[in-house]
Amino acid sequence: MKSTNRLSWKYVRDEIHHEILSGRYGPGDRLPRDADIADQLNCARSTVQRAMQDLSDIGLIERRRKGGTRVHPEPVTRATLDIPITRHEVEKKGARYGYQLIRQKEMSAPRTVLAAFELTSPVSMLRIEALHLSDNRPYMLEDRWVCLDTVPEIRDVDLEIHSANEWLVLNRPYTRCDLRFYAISADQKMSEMLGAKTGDALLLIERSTWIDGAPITTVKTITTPGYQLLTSS
Amino acid sequence: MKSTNRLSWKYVRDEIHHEILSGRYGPGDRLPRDADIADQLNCARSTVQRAMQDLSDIGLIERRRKGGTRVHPEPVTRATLDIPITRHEVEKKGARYGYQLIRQKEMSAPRTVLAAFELTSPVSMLRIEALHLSDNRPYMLEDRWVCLDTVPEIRDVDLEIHSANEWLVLNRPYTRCDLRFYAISADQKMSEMLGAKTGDALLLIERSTWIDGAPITTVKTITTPGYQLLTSS
DNA sequence: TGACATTTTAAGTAGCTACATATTACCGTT
DNA sequence: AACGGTAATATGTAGCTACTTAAAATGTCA
Repeated sequence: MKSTNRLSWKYVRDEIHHEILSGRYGPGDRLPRDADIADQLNCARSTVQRAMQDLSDIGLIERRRKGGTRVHPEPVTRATLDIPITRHEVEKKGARYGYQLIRQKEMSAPRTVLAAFELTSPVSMLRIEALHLSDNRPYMLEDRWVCLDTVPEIRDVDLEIHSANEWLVLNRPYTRCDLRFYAISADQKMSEMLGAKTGDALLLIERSTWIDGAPITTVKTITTPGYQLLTSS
Repeated sequence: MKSTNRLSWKYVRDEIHHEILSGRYGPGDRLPRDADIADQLNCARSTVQRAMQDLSDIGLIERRRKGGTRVHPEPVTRATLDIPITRHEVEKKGARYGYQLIRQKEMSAPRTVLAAFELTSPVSMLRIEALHLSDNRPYMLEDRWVCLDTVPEIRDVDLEIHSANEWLVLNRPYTRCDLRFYAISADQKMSEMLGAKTGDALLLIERSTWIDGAPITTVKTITTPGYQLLTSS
């Protein structure tokens, strides 16, 4: 009976979580100091600290030095999304993955691409258009721009064989990643590529990555009709 | 010069991150034991542990007791989304928030709603349809089902005044939340409500919440044309 | 050789201490 | 009352020790 009377930080976390949401503490309210909670629950401050850190991570509370801990005044639903390499996504569904390079061309980045990277001066980039297939049927269309200053090696990659998606994820770690989701209507070109009807509603995922402030790539991933993005846990 | 020669866990994390992605360790490779890394970097194991925990959180590595630490074999892009209460979202943009209840009715949950909750037997629910406004213009349409067994108090809430969205987030904490994003074409009814054109592509956010296994609510949030969802950090 | 029990190992957790750091709170001066 | 410097304080971080636990590795026996 030694282990049972030690409180785990998860227990402490759930205890506090429960107290908060039973109405004992409402949005904006200040919670007792870590040390006091530790006393009260008869555990170490470090245990409370870990519990609080977790609650802070999920957006339930806000912590500030000296300011103390308070319940987040504007509760948010915080969710985590995992976006795998497209090949893995297809294979996990039990389908056969295929890939087609549509076009690649070196050119100066247009205004919209520069904007995605928060840049103003012109940059030389490689534009790559490709189609991902699932059991020989169109699955995703990608329209990608890769910064040649940051990733010159992309020129030596045979993009007929290796998808830029996979090559970049495996070879180019990033320190910042912005994502953006929205819906568009398929235009004629897209619908042909994706085997959809013109006007179909499509989910679009836009992703831009940087390494230490330097732009790596920005990509518009256009999904097929009916595609759904789910949270992981 | 006392503080500078203590390594912070963030430094350790970045060091390992860097090693991994300079190619020193590739996907699936096993990393040294925490204790060895601690020795090598001349810091405490607990510092390495914290660094590793963080890398594990962002999906870069996988850790298993006895199995050790290895680089995630299938790298994923992990992103965090914050979905605020709609009123806060509108007000943060500097617009005036408005809300209209369209309809509410108690009824047995249809098959699709039961499916969202992974239930099979019929359940009595309150269906709520409402419109969120931004500066008097349609902003979001919500189609919600609230489980009356789990949240009987919803009957006493005046939904003409309080949006179910806000009331639930403030009063009904959840232990599980599933999200789903996809695109649909606006049908006649939606386009009328949202002031869009029939056939417009709309982003739809579906959210279901539970408290300790008991269903709370499931809601389809239909956004206006052009709506974009962004990652937080 | 294969199934099962045992040992070993590496991460996970809890507690303690000491110190760092960001703010808030306070107080004195102008 | 406004300003500015100082003290007080709650969280954040690092290090150490000790113990727990999941799971891989090994050994044992049929």
